[in-house]
Amino acid sequence: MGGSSEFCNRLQKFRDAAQPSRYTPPMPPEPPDARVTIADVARAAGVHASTVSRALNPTTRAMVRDDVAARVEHEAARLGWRPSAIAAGLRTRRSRTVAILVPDLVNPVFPPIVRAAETALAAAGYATLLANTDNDPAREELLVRRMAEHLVDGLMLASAARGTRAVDLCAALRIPVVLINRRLPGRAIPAVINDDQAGIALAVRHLAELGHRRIAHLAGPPGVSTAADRRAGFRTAARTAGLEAAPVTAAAAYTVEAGHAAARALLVGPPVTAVVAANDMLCLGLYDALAEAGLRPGADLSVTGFNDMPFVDRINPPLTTIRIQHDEMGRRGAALLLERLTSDANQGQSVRLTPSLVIRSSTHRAREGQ
Amino acid sequence: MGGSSEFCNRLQKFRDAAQPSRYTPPMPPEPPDARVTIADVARAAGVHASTVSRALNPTTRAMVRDDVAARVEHEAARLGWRPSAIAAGLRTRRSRTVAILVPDLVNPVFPPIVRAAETALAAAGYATLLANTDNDPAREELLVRRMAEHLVDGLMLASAARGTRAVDLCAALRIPVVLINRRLPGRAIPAVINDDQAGIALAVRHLAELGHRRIAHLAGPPGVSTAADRRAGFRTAARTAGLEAAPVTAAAAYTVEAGHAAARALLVGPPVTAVVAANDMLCLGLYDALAEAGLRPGADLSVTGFNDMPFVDRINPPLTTIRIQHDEMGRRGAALLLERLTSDANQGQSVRLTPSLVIRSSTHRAREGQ
DNA sequence: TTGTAAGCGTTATCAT
DNA sequence: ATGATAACGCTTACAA
Repeated sequence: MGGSSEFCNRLQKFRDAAQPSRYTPPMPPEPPDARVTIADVARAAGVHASTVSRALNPTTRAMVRDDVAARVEHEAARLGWRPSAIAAGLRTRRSRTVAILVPDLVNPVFPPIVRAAETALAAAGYATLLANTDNDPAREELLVRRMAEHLVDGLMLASAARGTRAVDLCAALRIPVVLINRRLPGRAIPAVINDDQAGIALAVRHLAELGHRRIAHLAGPPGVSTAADRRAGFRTAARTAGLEAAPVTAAAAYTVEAGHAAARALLVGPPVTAVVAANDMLCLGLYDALAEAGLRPGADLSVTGFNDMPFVDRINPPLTTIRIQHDEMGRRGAALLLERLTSDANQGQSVRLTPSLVIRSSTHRAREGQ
Repeated sequence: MGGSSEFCNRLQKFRDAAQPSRYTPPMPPEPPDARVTIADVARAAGVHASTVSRALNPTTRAMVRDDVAARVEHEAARLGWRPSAIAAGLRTRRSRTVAILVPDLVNPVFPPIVRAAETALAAAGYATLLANTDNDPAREELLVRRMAEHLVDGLMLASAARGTRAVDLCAALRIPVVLINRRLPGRAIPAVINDDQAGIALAVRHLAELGHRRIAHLAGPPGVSTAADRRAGFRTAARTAGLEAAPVTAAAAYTVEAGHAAARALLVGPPVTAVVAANDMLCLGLYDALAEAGLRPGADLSVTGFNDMPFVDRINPPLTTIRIQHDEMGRRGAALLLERLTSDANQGQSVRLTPSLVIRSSTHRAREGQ
């Protein structure tokens, strides 16, 4: 891919080959055939390929003389050379790629987390592979294997649930893992989670201050750490607040439908004046169940959510909920993983993020005699 | 789980090796060092590596005798061999990886699309790289380059806007592209889009049937095809319906804030009884502007959205909107791309999906004298 | 400081 | 039908 005149020549041919009638916006001076390799750069710069590699690699850059490096850099830019991550990966056994596994991207909790993580990873030069596990352990396992085939340098797992084999698989495959949003109780896997106990306590205290004495908990599905932690948090907070009644009903999943079903069961149980839900999604189901029963959320029954997922400030009535730091969770998760990848201290510290209470209109003062 | 005594034995040993106090869930019989290569399988099966490759590769499977293939398969499974996508990619120049570029994953339109696409791609054996462009052309270009370094087999571009260099870059880099949700007018790039004109016509007709004669359009940002198409659709539909007035105000972006700002401008313009917005997100901004003006959406001003993004059925009032086929869009986008990757007919047909009208409570009959 | 050469794990092209 | 061999594009000992 030699001199400039030859390049113009090729470009000309390329243009001639194009449809004459089609408008072509200004194009970067990209060679028509992008198959430029390190050898081409080396030839152009009059050095050996290894020198090119050293010159363009930040860690080895110091090994090569400045003027040579400059020449190499110049030729590389001129030829538009981009190192093949595949070839480099084969050699170095690292792909500069990280995988994120979420249960379901459509669950609004995840997009902000994934987005923040992707941004942080991209800034560090990593590409992000994304996959949905559908809360299916078999699929999760399959995806981990597939990611391993792609030689991912690390894995962010937002789908960890009790009994998952994914983390053991990663250990066997030597893939560093970081858990996000969930943890695996009893296992020392670095994780970025929320302080669920504190979050639930915020909700219970808020309701207690509004005069509620009989508060139920609409709990999350079994096997998911957030559900267990929030349920435990509820028990503790209920005791601390000296509530008269604190019944618990669990939903089968963090979905509107499961929340709906569980809420129906809850409403025929011991009478309460407020419900602390483990999750915003469950609140939507609870809203539905209340509507069916001719009850108004907020007015007839106070309800609190968890996550402050997008747009719950716009539902009717706007949801009082526990806000988690979505973005920070993605960022810190990425940072934690990158730390494990670069440093040898492969026991990164777990992070527990502090949530806050957002008061809207789904919680009201308990009425007299309620 | 396991049941067999040998399994229990292995588990026991594993437990002994682990920290005594830490509970360890059952692990699949994964070899501790997963660095199994094709050569190991070949040795175990008593054949050459190339035979292993042929036996396990669907396309070349027919070349090898059944009994040999069976032996190879068995040994591969026993050793837990997984082919290195990196090594294979270096040789074949294809990574079995597809990239999806979205403007912003947090925009609720995209998660369903991305999810459906990822599922379809995974089913076809492709891994999905995801990245956010932030609507920044420079970043988009950078990401395309980075994806090229990773040798992606194809690219799904949901962020295409007028003047983007991404598609030319892809052409130069020989990366098949499919546009989703947006198109590039005047350029023959395969795309999966909505029939925006038909969608807007649905909204206008609905309002006209409710007796509205003065309808405004809250348009999308310049340079984005959906904005242009919906705006054009509005003009046509307005003419067809013989509206008295059909003013248009454009938002600077598909965001709540931009919608808010544009809506304020719209409200001080010529008086209307209904607004057809280019997008649900803009409606949220419009709701805010109405609230500021002491007006109630639905009651005082009818409004329609576009996309039927998650949870707009739960905002107050529930939004009448044009439902697009999110999932189908992701699926078809993936299918279109895969088609281009496998067949040589690299001019896949574009797809135009038909939207439908979902009537909720943000549209009311025009009041007398309004 | 730079060049040489080996090798990462596959697959494709030859032979046989 | 299978084996030998080279090649994909890069990095990294090692040699100079």
